[in-house]
Amino acid sequence: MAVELIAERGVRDFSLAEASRRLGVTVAAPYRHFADRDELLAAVAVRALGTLEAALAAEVTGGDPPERRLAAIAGGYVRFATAHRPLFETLLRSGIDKDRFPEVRRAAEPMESLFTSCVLTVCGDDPGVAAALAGAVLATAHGYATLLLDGTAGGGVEVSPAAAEGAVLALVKGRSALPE
Amino acid sequence: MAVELIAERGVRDFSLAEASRRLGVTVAAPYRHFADRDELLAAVAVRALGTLEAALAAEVTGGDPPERRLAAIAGGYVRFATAHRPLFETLLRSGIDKDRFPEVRRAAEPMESLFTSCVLTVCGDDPGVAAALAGAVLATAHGYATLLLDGTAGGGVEVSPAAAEGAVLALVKGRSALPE
DNA sequence: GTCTATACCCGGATAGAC
DNA sequence: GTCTATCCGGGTATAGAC
Repeated sequence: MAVELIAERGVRDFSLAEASRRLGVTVAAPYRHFADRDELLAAVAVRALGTLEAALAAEVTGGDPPERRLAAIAGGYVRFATAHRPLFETLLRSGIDKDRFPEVRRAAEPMESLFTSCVLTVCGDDPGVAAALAGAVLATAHGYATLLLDGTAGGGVEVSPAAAEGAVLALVKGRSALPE
Repeated sequence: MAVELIAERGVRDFSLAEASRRLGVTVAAPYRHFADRDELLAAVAVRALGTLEAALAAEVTGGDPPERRLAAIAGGYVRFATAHRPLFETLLRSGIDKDRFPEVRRAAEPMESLFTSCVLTVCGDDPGVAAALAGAVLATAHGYATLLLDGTAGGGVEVSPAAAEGAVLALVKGRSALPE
């Protein structure tokens, strides 16, 4: 399928034309499978979300304490960004219209509920803290992942799944400082 | 100058042609001022870094305690991303070759030293913790900023400068959990 | 410094044959 | 399902006149 081949290239300047060339077919061929470029990209995004959710779910199977599981999710998020960079890029930068392709939004739901349930397990007693912590963890994991992707990080900074996990543990530990 | 006009549009699909049109000149005009498209983008990036550095420096003028100043930097970073979205986008997504335009790298240095000195003030006693904290704060601020930019954040999550500041305070407070 | 004109390249998309 | 052929639009960049 054409879908896999996109992974060879980033989405930044992904084009059906180039993908077709790499596949050894002409530019007209993809239109037998997808209405247009965006529809193909949406299909890739759905696949990416499935893979990501599976990866995150696999991270939390152990009998670890709640904060470790939350950290594992963040680590898994960053790990996914490096291991499946093109898929992750598709999720972030494809510019898919989620109103036109609601299946993309739907594909993200299992992952989101996994995440929020994990946050609630850490601090289910206080919904206010839970919301703030959820945002902080999301931002941190997302931040590490994008730093990895863009290579934006300056010299001495370590950017890795392990670093993301540590940061989440620190957030949990110091969560009383979060605003509500 | 043409430089300002880029701010009207994102960098995602920024083109000299469209910018020229908006300026009311022809597409040939910019080439009197810049060798090519990338050179213009690099000039914008340098300007953006200057503005960002000034904004962050203004955040830390007060006599606040160290961790508050670090939080203020993160908050300022996110604030900048919203207030000067096109400039921030240029920094992240212009795809500038920093080897070709070393002035871009140089323009980032003042900001970086401001940041690292601020981190060291918070925990100068331990270089290992300082490095880990620097990474975590950077990732968190960057994460909030990019979440804002992309609108990636799901429904209930609050993404704001204040949230970023709170997260940094939490990181500082729980920094003993960071890996070294 | 800006214009006109032009050349070139590339991507998206469709029609119709096989 | 894929091909050939084709159209359209848009962007980059240059040459030469004003």
